[in-house]
Amino acid sequence: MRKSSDTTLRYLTLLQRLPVHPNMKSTSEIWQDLLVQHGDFDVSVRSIQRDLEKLSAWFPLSCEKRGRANHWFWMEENAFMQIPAMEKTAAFALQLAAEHLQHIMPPATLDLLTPYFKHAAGVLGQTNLGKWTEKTRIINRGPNLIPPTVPSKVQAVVYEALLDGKQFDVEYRSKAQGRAKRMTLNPLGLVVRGGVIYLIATSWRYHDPRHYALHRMRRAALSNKPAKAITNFDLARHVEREKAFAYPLHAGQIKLRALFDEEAALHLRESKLAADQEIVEKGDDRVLIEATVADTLELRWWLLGFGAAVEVLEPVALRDEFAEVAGCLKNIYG
Amino acid sequence: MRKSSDTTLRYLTLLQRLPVHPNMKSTSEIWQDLLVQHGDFDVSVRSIQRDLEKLSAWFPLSCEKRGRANHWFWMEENAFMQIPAMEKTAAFALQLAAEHLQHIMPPATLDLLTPYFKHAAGVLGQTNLGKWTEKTRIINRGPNLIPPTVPSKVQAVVYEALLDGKQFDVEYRSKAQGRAKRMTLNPLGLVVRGGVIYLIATSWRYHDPRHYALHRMRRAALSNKPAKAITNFDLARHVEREKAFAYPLHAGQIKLRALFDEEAALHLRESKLAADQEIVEKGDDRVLIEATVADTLELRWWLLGFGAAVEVLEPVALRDEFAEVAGCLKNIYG
DNA sequence: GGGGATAGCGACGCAATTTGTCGCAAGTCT
DNA sequence: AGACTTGCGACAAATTGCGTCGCTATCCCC
Repeated sequence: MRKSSDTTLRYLTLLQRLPVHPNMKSTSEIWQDLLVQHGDFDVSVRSIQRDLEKLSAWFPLSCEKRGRANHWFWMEENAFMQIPAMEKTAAFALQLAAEHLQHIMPPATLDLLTPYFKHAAGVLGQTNLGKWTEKTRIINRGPNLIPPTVPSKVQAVVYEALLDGKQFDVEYRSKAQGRAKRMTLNPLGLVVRGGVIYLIATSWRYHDPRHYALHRMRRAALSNKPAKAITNFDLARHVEREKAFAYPLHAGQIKLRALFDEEAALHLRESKLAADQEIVEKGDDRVLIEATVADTLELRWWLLGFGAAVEVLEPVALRDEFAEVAGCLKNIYG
Repeated sequence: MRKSSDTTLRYLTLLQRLPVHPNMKSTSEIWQDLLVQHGDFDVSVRSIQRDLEKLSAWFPLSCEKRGRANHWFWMEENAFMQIPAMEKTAAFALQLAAEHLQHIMPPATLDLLTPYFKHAAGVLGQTNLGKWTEKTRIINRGPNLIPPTVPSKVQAVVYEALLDGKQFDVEYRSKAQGRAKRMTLNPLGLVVRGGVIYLIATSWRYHDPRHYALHRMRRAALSNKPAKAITNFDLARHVEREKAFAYPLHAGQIKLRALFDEEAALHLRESKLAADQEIVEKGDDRVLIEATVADTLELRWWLLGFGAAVEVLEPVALRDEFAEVAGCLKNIYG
């Protein structure tokens, strides 16, 4: 009777395809799933029942009776196992990443990764670095802003709509008008900036893409209708035009020439501004830095952040901008 | 003969504990490993041999003959499998994280995570978002600096030394003196800033912790001696004192009061500067923002980045600093 | 309320797989 | 060269996997 020796393989795929706690699957669903998944798994339902019972002795699986039917699931929310096992170094890298992302990534999105981070913490716990937070430090640019919270339900719906190309309904309270409005959106793309997620979407049957901040959404519900696509929609181009993101100013590159205080230039010696960056000593505690960079608003933020430790020389247009800012600042504080 | 029915469990642990390509394990090593790992796995070596052969038909395992002995390993460098399977949304979050980290995290460290990112890409490939890079965009503050490359061998040694609390030997060429010098280091902690990794360590038998940039290291070799620990070493305190990181200026918190252009303050309405942040409209296109924040250099960078769109009111000391910067800037460009 | 349908589960028995043991061959180390 | 280690084919016994039945519990719809 036994067909071929892929019993073990069946166990594995079964474990993989079993949902995690809030979700569950009935035995027959699992059976059909396995049947479709891999043609050779055509065993009787009885076998699947036996499999589940057996596996639940080894793994944190559990079932719940719904009527007569058994519905199975992974008990622990953060159930996680990896083959081959997670290396210590990879675990460390994951923890570093977690720390880095803490203040850049939207919390709800970060939550999706907790199984990985938890597991990594477990792996690290068996090492000398167990109390690793005392031994590592991440230095970021800028203060740690507190990103707005996005209800995980909303996020789940938006991500799924985007991933599966579906419409969804949502209650959106726009910044301008205080009151919430129910609408149907066709997701086109996503923009993440400093912990805030914006969905680029068209509303209902309109054609112009707008952006919607996820934290202003409530009561999202996935629809089963496919999203209306816009032909030739180009996110990069859209982001450029859309003033609200104030992203690249001009698409082009500029040749930046600027004088940096030796001290300010220190870390540019380590992390280069561009591949073609050149540093010339000027003797007087200043260094000349040349590099070809994107002409963006970020560049201005970054350069301005150095305050008087940087003097922009070229391009002249940029120097003029800085001169104007200097004048305004002088007026403000002077 | 057969003791208990954990054949499948043995397969699983075997797969987990098998090393990835450059590394390998001889059959007898695997056997002993399994024996120690789980008491019930006391099968004959022959069984392990048979297991490996069988599993290699299902998974990308391979063996290499070293003399008579077979040494087994995972063939694909990015071999990765997860139980329960990676959710689509988690895969998406991973890809977002990857994108975010690209310019903040040291490349060699990021490399350790490629199996996860590759797998996530695979999962995403089966969705509507397959070509997801066209549909998402991450906006970071500041230009994308190019972090220095750290040889992965060096990184592996440093991380392992840190994780296992061991000494290691390395050739270090310090910034000051051009030529490389061989030394023995006792790792104490790690600082990551803008893609550059610094190891905090004591050299040989000295007692004062110094920092060493990983990208200035060459030819690292792990020692088997335990690292000399410093009693009462406190990384946080060390980083504060160590001027080179220019981290927090004063440990304390300050009550910041500043006028922001309405436009500049826009995203502060979404990502808060602090939990107690308050925004007061001033009518004249400006808003007053109050928040309790850490008094750090990062704060200054961040505020300066806004240029003339921000006027610091309090604390007065900070306002004075900004006034001075404004004066200097005016001199430079005026 | 009852009959049909669906699902779980214990039992049974056959067949396939697992597994220890042997023995031989092929290298390695001293 | 001889002792030792490791791999591997073969064999037989033990054990397990699996389909099949049959019984029972629950739900749904008429």
